[in-house]
Amino acid sequence: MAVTLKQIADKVGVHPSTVSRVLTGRHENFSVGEALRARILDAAKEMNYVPNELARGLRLQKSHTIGIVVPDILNPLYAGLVRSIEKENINERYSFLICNTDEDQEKEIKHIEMLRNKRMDGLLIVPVQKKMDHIKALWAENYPFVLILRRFEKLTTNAVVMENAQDAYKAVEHLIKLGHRRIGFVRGRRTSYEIQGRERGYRSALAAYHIAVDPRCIVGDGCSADDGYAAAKELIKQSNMPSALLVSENVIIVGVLEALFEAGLSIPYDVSVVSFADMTFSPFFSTPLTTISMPIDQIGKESMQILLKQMASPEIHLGRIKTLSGNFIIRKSTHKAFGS
Amino acid sequence: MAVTLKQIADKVGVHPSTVSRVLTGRHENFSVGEALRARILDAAKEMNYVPNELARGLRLQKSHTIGIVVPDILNPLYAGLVRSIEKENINERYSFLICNTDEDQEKEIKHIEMLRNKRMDGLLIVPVQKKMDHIKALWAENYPFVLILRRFEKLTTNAVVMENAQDAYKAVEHLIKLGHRRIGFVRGRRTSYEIQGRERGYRSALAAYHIAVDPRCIVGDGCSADDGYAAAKELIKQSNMPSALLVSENVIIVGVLEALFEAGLSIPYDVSVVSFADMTFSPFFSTPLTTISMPIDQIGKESMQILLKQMASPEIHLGRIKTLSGNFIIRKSTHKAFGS
DNA sequence: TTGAAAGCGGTACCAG
DNA sequence: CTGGTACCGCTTTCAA
Repeated sequence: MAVTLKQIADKVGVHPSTVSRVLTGRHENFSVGEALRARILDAAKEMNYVPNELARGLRLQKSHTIGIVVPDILNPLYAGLVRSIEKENINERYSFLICNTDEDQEKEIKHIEMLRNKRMDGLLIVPVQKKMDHIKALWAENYPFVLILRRFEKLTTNAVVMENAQDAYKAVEHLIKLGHRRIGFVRGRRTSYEIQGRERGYRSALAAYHIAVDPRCIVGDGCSADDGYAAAKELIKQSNMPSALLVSENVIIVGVLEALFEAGLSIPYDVSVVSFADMTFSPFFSTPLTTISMPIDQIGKESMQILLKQMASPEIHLGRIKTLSGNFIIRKSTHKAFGS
Repeated sequence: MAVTLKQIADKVGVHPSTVSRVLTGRHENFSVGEALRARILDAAKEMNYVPNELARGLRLQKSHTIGIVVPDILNPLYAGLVRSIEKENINERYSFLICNTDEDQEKEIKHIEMLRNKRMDGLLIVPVQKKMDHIKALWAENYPFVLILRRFEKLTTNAVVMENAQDAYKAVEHLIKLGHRRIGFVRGRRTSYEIQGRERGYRSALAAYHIAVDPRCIVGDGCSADDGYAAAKELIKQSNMPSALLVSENVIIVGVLEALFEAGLSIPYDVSVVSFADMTFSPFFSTPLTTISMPIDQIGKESMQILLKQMASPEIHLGRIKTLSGNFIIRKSTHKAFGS
């Protein structure tokens, strides 16, 4: 169906290799005579030539495509990440094949397998982090990749992550300084790197201010709005419900707000709320949310830069780990505790 | 670097074609002896064979990849669309290469060119709609594609679109029945299909109730939050500002709300607002928004189904145009007009 | 400056 | 049931 080099060659009356030389333009105007060059260019345009990247890729051993594996592109955090990665794609040399895992380990494994089959030149992965063999395999085979937001402690792969413990510490400290003593932690998926860091920060802030950790204050294990809803419900029904909440992830905040609203609790007067959240709309909520916001653009930029460097020399493990800090933004959802 | 069929063949001591037969598993257990079959499978696993889809693709003339072109994956409307498309990808036969146009016609043209170079098996496109030659070209060459949300009146390509005029009509009628007479229309990009339809609906609803259209009530031409902000500002500074607003697109509503908020106008008491919007968070806004919501899942599903059908027989133009209706959801941002 | 030929990694058809 | 071969479309090295 599609026009090939050979067809152009036949039409112009030259050998396919000559056409190739002209069309790839690698050797500029040197290797092929000017007149012939023009004739070939004309013929290609006239015949609507569409170069076959599959064939080029096979020959050159590169697909000019980068695979991106994220939990869910519907989450603005990951959508933003993808866009910022794209911005670092100088000269539009690469395109991006995007996969969603929904935090399902088996999906991730399948997707990465597929991305390898399709010979992605590099991989950008927010890993599910339940298994790591498939990541280790990439590592062992010098397959260029960068982990984003989550990394494996035991593996010095390229990674761009957040100062999760520190970020959470700051948020909890803010609440403590407002006089809160009983502070709830609405946890996301326990197995994931960010959440573990944030829980550490939560605990160490309490410890620093000599507040005992009540295990009943730590609820939840999931990253959907529904999980947040259920977790908040659990806190609400407790006899001495926390006067302040740290919500550990983006999307679950929606469920938390819903539960609080349903229970007739007002923010911040009945309960103060701080959330790890990155939503354009945070300022428009009935109570604008105090949040720890992530430098998404920078995360994407760093990840892509490291990946490009790694792809340039796959045999040398960069082992580059970049750690970034969140930005604590005080809005209206936190308030002094009563009686303090 | 990577293991090839031939290497497996050498190791097992058979011909590559035999290995191919086993590994593709197309002919099931027939064509190759059970013992040999097992030995090949073992060897492949042991050697960590990763089939080369570039080579397969070249040979089979298909990439097993579908190109998706959307304005902006950060817009939850398009992110949702992508996820719903994915859901229709039965057996995970395809992966998706996603491109953002930012409503830039040249970017779209470049992206589609690249998608053709990479030999996408099919294309799903939300077109920018300033030029159509490149779309016509796809059409002329029987390249399978489906347009989503926007179509060209003059081209009977496959498309899944909304009943924009009718949807807008309903919204405006709702406002009129609440007693509003001066109703503003915050328009998105004038050139795009949805917006044109929605403007038609706006105008015909006013006409049906014998209300003259004041051109000063129609503002804006762009799809960003900033555009919405500017457009709303323009309305606000008018001497007799509309008592109700129809906002024609998803993201601009954010700017509109900001402008109203800044001007100290309360919704719905100072001004009623209806928006075309699809955001998980609409219910959480300080005033939950009355919206026309789109059946995103169905749009994605239909688009993908039509595309799959079209890919099955590229030479026959399906010319299938599916039109869906929005869902009018009354929340709290609309109120009776004063003095009515 | 241009042509010829080999090969990237697979698949499929035709023999045997 | 297995082997041999040609070819998918393009790039590149070597000759001429």
